[in-house]
Amino acid sequence: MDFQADLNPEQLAAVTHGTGPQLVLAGAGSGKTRVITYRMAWLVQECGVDPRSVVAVTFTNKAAQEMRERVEQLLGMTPLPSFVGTFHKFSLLMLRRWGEHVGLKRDFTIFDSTDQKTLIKRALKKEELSESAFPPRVMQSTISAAKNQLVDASAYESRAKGFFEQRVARVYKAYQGMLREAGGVDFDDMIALAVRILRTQPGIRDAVRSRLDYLMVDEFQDTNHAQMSLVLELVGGEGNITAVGDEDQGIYRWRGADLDNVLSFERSFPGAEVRLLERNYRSTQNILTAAGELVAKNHGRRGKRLWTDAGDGELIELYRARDEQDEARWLVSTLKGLQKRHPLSDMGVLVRTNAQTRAIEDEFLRREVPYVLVGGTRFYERAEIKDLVAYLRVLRNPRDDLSLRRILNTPPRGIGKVTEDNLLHVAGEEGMPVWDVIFNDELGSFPARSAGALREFRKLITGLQAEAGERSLASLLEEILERSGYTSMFDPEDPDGASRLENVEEFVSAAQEFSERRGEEAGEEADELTAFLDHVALVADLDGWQAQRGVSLMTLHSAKGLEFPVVTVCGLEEGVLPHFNAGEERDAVEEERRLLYVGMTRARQKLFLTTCSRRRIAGRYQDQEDSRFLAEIPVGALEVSRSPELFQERARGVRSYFGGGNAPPWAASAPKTSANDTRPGRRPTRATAKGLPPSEEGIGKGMRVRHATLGKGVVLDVEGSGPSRKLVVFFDRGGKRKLVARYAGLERA
DNA sequence: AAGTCGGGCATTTTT
DNA sequence: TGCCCGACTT
Repeated sequence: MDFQADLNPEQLAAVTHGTGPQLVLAGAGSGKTRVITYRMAWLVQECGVDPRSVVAVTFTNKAAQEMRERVEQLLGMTPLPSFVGTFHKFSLLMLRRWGEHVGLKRDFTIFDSTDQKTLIKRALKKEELSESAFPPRVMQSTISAAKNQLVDASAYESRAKGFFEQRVARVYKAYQGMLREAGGVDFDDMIALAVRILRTQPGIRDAVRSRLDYLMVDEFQDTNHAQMSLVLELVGGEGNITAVGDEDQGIYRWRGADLDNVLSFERSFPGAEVRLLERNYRSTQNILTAAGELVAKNHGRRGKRLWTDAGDGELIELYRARDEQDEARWLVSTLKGLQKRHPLSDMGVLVRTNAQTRAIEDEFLRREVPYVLVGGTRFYERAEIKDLVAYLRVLRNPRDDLSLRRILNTPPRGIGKVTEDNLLHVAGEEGMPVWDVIFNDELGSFPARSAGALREFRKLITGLQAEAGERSLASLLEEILERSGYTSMFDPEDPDGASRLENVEEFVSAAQEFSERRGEEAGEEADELTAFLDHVALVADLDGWQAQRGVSLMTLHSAKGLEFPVVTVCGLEEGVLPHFNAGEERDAVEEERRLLYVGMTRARQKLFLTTCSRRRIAGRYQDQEDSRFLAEIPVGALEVSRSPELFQERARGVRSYFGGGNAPPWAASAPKTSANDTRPGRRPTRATAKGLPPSEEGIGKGMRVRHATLGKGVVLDVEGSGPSRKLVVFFDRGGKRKLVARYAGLERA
């Protein structure tokens, strides 16, 4: 291994960093994984560090797996004895080992976000709060945010201010109670409880620290408060941490990620070395410059400027479509046309929302162009898989009410709503889990028919429980399917039924494979069933994504960490990107900007952007404005083309795509125009006709403007018309201001 | 108990 | 426009 030859000077410095904290600000495509993996190899090989004392934490299993493989390759050491895994996996290992110190039972199971939501709904019901006044989504994210801040239910309660927070406190408490009753731990708990163990059990903390000498953290910009606390507890005073991150790629603020962890790294880790990786090995200079200019509009950056010696490359192409169907048609034609130079698997199509994929998928299907939808409903989220997992969970821990109720009447076995309600009532009275009622009660208070069905169910579960210890996972699943008659719910003739049956089979094979692979590496502590359930909860994708034959279609969020020679980012419109739900709050808009930045920097050679002048949103057509971000991309990097449909429409005078203008037909330019006369974010308007002062002429929503004293800003909104027209402008420094257009003396910037 | 209908509703989603 | 959930019907 030749560290000097394989790394550039900055990478080398980070890799060979001694002890003490360092923050590596790794721009997109600057080789951050390389730094982490080489550093691990360097520590082990060159410094003689015990590989078991080197730990790397990531956010995704995919990243962890990739990292592990690369280090194994570098060191020629398989399996690598270091922990390389997600934050949650790390915490889980701690909880399985020391969970009793924080009140966990040995057989606890992990509740995913869907389970969480179901439980929150039940908590709302229990507290007699309506779902309309307290939307479960909102409750969920509020409770989750509290947990990420390490605020538990009673702490939340004691500091709850105002009506809303007090209600949340009740729901939080009820939810947490039900969760623990059922022997469950949610994702947020996992981190929080690991922190609690380290903070309250000095003996354990010292033991963990003494076995952990070097900590690497990937995607540091995505850490939330709980994860940061975990990291701080783990590295202790010596602070042997290498944190790798990029504040420009932080797109999980809404999940509690706190960019301050990157921005104030030196405050958390005094004496930290900060290194900048600005050399990019992925994209052309044109792409880097454009993306860099865009993201430079953000505040709260440490700032960096990516460069490459790969050359300028081609211009970025912007296509103005009439609507999303036009956009999709252009997209598919363009990509097809590019096939001579690039295989389809080299192409990525990125969208802000899943809903945008519909029109694009339709077109791919119509033109018979192979594509892969990345993300979407994950395997383990499918109802039939969740059903089977629920069976396993009940066998492992019958106190898991959530899973028990899920399978109670799945497949239908005569335990309907009334019986279930009775069961719940009894369980509630006795203060016991539903299963205890079924198992212990004489069931005398139930009508004969219900009681019979319940006894049958009891027999089914106890029978399967007896098998659980004896059989392999796969054969246990076969037995579950057999005895419950589960598969009879689906009709193999029906395409939907057939696909569900297929999924069931795939799940059984996955279990089989899990057992086999686990058999090879002995020494795991937990029993097989527990280990499998943990695996299912933490490893969301069954097989992960790899570039297949077709074009990859996915959301911008899913695209993080990937790259494609050809990338298209669709829907650069106000309301889509930035998404309207982000609002106008500065931090929220900046996150949307980072999202586009992430999308653009996925491209190696060719980048396409699209906008629509109208789009169907929630079923109705809506006129769309250019994304404000378009105007932030340097004109020189762009080449603009327009849909011919726009011109036809305009010439006919049906409806102008210029936001309601009445430009004469002869004003239409040729379909292919140069960037200079079609500046994005600067559409011609009818302003001149209104006799407005020339400086104000043509200023509309989304434009960059300059004010004599307030400096540069962007027009967020236009109110009214004529002499009383007001502009809401967000100034780069100075924030949001409302100005009367006539007197503001604004110029286009 | 189980199937059908209609109102309300629609981001992003590493674990 | 489609999906999900709850209410309603059989």
